[in-house]
Amino acid sequence: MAWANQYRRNEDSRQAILTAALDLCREVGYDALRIEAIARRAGAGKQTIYRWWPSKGVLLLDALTTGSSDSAAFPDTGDLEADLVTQMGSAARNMSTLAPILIGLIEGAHHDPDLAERLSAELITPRREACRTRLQAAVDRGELDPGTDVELLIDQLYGPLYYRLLAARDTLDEAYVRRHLAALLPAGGRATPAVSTSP
Amino acid sequence: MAWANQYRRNEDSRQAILTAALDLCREVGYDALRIEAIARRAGAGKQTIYRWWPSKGVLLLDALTTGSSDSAAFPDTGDLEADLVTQMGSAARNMSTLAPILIGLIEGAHHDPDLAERLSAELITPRREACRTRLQAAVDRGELDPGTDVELLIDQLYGPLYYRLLAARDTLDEAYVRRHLAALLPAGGRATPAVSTSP
Amino acid sequence: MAWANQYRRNEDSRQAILTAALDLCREVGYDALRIEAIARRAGAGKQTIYRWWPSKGVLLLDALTTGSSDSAAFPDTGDLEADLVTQMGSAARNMSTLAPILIGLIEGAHHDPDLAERLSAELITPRREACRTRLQAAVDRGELDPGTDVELLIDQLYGPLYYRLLAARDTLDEAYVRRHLAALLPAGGRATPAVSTSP
Amino acid sequence: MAWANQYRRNEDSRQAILTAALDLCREVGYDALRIEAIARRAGAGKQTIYRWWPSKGVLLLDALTTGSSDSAAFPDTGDLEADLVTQMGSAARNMSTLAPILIGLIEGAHHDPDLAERLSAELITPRREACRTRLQAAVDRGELDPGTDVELLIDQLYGPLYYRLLAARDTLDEAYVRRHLAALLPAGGRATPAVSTSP
DNA sequence: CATTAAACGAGACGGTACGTCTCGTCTTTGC
DNA sequence: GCAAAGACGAGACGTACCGTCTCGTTTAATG
Repeated sequence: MAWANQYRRNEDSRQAILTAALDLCREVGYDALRIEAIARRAGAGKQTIYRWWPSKGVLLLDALTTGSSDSAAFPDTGDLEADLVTQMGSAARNMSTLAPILIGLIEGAHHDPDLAERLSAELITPRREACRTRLQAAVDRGELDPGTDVELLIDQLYGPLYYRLLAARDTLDEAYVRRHLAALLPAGGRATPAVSTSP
Repeated sequence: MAWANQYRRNEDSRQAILTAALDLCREVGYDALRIEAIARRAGAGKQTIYRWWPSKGVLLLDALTTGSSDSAAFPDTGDLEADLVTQMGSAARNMSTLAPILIGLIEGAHHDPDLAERLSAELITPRREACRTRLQAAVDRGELDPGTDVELLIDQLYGPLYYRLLAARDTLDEAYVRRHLAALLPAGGRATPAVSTSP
Repeated sequence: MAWANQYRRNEDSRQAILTAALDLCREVGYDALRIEAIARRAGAGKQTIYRWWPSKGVLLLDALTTGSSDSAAFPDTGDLEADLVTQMGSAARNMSTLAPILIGLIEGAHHDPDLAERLSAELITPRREACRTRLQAAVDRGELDPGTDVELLIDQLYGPLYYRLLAARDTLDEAYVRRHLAALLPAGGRATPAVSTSP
Repeated sequence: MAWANQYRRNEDSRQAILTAALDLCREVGYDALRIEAIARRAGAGKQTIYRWWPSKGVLLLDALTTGSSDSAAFPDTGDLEADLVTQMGSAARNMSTLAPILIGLIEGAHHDPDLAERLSAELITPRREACRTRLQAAVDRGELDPGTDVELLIDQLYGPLYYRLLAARDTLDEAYVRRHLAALLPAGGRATPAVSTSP
């Protein structure tokens, strides 16, 4: 890796630290996660961590984005609900695994502007952006009502997932995502409301 | 207070500690919140804190529920959307003020079963319960479709609020709540879907 | 001990720290002596050391003066040489045991004004003072020549002991002290010079 | 320098390191002297120091013997006291300048056998040897009493200088050396004892 | 009332971890 | 192939808090 050589950085060490950080955060939680413990488990010196990462939050975020296989990319098959099921189902799976890290980062961001910035730039914003693009396409081609408040809709799509996983500490699976989308969006193409008053 | 006297407990001290905990958590965040700092600011001995609260999470939760003026109580005027605006608007206001504490408690609960239990019992569950009751009443009297998945609807109602406030770190006001509800529920009584396909 | 109670200080802990400091300094030397190692061996927290002693030098000096059985007190039997043999023999014995600590303190004092001050006040000066008093008495009552430079004589009495023990790293016993005094002072009472030219 | 080339060694770097070591030791003391600081000031890599010197003590000793203009050589004009004044006055001047380094080396030698060996071989022993030779010559030609214990006399000559400079941290000048010698040796050639009893 | 038992502010204690500095080794790059 | 530069694992620095444990003092309740 040219980048590693540029900075004379040991890639093995970097990987070991990122892995140790993720594992430990899952085991003990963000609040109890200790830099010393990460160094210990990674077989690294503390200085090596402090040299390359400014805080445990940023280290964790790096670990998350480096190691994560999930992507912000949104499919566009022309079928909005199917595309949303695909993307949000995948997101739900990833989030379930990473819940302890994710909630830690969110908490950390509330009093660390640097972490807040990076969390937004590297995790939140790209996903919103991809979703916004797909939803706007749906609006443009008439899949969604022209008056749709896209930003609000994004909140309504993802909010329940975050809420259920992080606050209610409940499970998140694809079936839930399907039910959620079915209730929120018109199924099939019919103009069925998410919630309808009885006739 | 009979309860206080029973345990020979100093009420002034208790109040000072709860206040200091809330203030400090807002200032430095949950992760950096220190028992010693709380004791210092409250002019209390550390032992007094350790005597009455098992962890900083439980202390904060106590501070939150003791000091909070908001209530889980749901009005039932017969107009579901109006009632939801009333209750969720109030909730949104409270949550905005308490976001740094709330996110800390949620994070803490992810690795502290005791805190998880209490957070659920004292904060989350009562509010869900009250909401569930109101929604079920709406279903029963035909305000909502009989097939409504009430639990899912609760997630869809509150999820975006949590998501926006805690994860996206955005503002939360009554206007947002109104727009959210208008999109999610049929406005006015008409069977307008939350999201409609164009004709 | 009233003093200990006054400051709520744990006397056991204090003793364990002083002992550990002396032992470790003897084992590894002043330069390699670590506060952490002292705490470890004494079964004490580091803060307990930092709370009560400002530096490892002062800690060692405290250990030396607390634990040392030797005294600056000079006997005065009327026989100067005999009194010097008594006192300096005792001093030589003590110094032999404490050489590694003593040289460390002397080295430390060269760049730590606080330690220099205390080392002088608690170790060097009292001994010089006691010796000066005894020598002045000898001058006053005619045991020594009235023109004797007492300060210089003190240097000449103790200098070789320090030199031999610390710089030349040689042994120091009472026989050496006797030969030293015999050569420096007139033996028996005759006016034999310390070093005489041949006739 | 042939020697330098032999080992492909950079003489500039060597000089810069020795100079930096001496200066820094004078500034912060032996205990606080850091290899890293020497490298930094000398503009050298740390490895260059570790490659050529086994310890900071040996490096300092090298610096001392390389840079020092003083010599162990003893003059022999036939006048013992004059020769001693010459040599010891010079020694006193040098020692005054180098006291912080000297005391550091002596301290270091107490727990570093390698340094002890070298310090003796390169600094202490040559000077004692030269002094011994001169004193023995004085004994042989009747300048000193045949029964003189030469080794003891060396201790008595140099001991007070070390004691005064290092332990008592007092000044050392030629006047002191003269007084010291005058009291220890018979002045002029007269058999005046160093210390005499009154008649 | 005086006694007494618990809670209180204070803070020392043995510890763990902080973020920084230095150790001595190792690797990379330039001369 | 040495030298400068500097990353690395290791671990000590001096400080901040952890949660526990006395200290005396204050405060209620009981006898």
